[in-house]
Amino acid sequence: MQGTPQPALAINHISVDCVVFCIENDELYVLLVKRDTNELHDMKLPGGMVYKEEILDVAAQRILKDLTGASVDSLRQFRSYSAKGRTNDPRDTHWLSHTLNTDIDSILTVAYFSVVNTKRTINKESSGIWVPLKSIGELAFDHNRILQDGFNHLQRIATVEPSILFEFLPRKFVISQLRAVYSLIYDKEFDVRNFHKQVNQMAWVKPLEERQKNVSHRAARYYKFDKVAYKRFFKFVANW
Amino acid sequence: MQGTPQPALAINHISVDCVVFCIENDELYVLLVKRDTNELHDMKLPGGMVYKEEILDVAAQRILKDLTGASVDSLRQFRSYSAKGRTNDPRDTHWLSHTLNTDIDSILTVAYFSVVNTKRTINKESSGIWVPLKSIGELAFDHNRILQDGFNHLQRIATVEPSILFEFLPRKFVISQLRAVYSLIYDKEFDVRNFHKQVNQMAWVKPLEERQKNVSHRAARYYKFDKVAYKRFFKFVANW
DNA sequence: GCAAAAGTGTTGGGCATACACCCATGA
DNA sequence: TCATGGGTGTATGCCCAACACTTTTGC
Repeated sequence: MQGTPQPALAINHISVDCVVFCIENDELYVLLVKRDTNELHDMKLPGGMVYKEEILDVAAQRILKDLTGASVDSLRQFRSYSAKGRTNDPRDTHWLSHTLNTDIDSILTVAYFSVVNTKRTINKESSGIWVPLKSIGELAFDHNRILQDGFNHLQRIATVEPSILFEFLPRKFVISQLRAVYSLIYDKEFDVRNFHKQVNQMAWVKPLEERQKNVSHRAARYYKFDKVAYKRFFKFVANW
Repeated sequence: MQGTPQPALAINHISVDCVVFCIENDELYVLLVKRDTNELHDMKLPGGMVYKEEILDVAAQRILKDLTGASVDSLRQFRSYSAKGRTNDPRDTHWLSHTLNTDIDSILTVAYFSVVNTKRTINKESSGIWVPLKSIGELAFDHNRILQDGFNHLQRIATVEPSILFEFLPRKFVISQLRAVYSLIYDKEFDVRNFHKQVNQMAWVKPLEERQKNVSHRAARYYKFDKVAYKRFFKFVANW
């Protein structure tokens, strides 16, 4: 900038990787895709290259849709990873150049995360597959690290903006479902009676008249999340 | 990927912008730089282009150092911004192409934030200038937005990892300084007596024997932040 | 002695925790 | 009638909030 000779500027391809969570049957799942080779680690986060002139958020939507069939609103980026040291594994580089038909010099990856309320958001014919977080093994590239960062991010967001927890649930849900979400994200058990009291005090969780049908036990009441009330009433207060 | 003709991939220059905070005399400051033209808005966040092969974190350090003289460890990225719609202002584009001597097609910006404990970290001869957050006007590009995001991020991080609040303070500090930090970041007043009690219960804030000297009032005791104790004792517990 | 900031204790109310039994339903 | 999960109340203790005066020091 002072007229002195400048080093060359970085010129990068941009990619996005998506960490998508879902809870079903008391289990926290992450959306992965199978890679189309048969080598050692064959799972990765859904992700791909951003096109020229493409908005990042749009690219994330498109890539997720293409790979898994999932249409997800509320994809939020949580951090970026520069390429250095990310693609040392020769299998990865081979796969990349094969897939992209071009020599990669460097890639900057922006990681997104999202929460969906049913595993059925994905297309069964796609390469997308839901894997329980607990049983995820070694992933391609640095995707284990990205996944870990994404989960930490989810936990932090949940503490400051608990509305995100309701994205795991359908519009109508019962309290035991909500309790399961809390248990999995905060990794702790909640007392049933106290949890009911808590929920009653959340002005943004509104009881419906409707109840479960055809269940072989007392039918539970449905509740819904009230976004307007949430915005009006929720104030995060940490006690220090 | 299926052999169908692909759209061109994004090829971007990468830039970083830094949001650096400092507290002095009960005032929260942000580090800005003056732009070297005399047009309407002449302040921006310190930032610049990343060089080829350069690690992002290193680039952020370098750029901050070059522009303001500040050597800051613990620069953390908090989100990225894709270029679309960021440089519509003709004065900005003119300035960019003038400064870079190249045609810009698009830039992806990664934003970093940091906290320093004294305004003296910057070089007075540099273009860096500390401006009270409250009195910051219109900035170049989308820097007002980035700044806002950065401050929100700081607040969120502070609630889940309060250790960051101690980065505003020198190694030895008195409780009224700590209280000022809490007040500014949480934007609320803390009762003096209750605050003392709180601090006494933080195992990671250790009293020293040393006291203030040459103050025209009762000399306050110095305290220090104990990182090891913090890691051992601090557990974030939200109450829901 | 006065101005300026440091430091200190108690009380009341509210909120989190712990805990066990009856209810409704389908099979 | 049994198995399954839904739903409810109370008592205790802890923590948070509110509140005012004395101490130390420099000038």
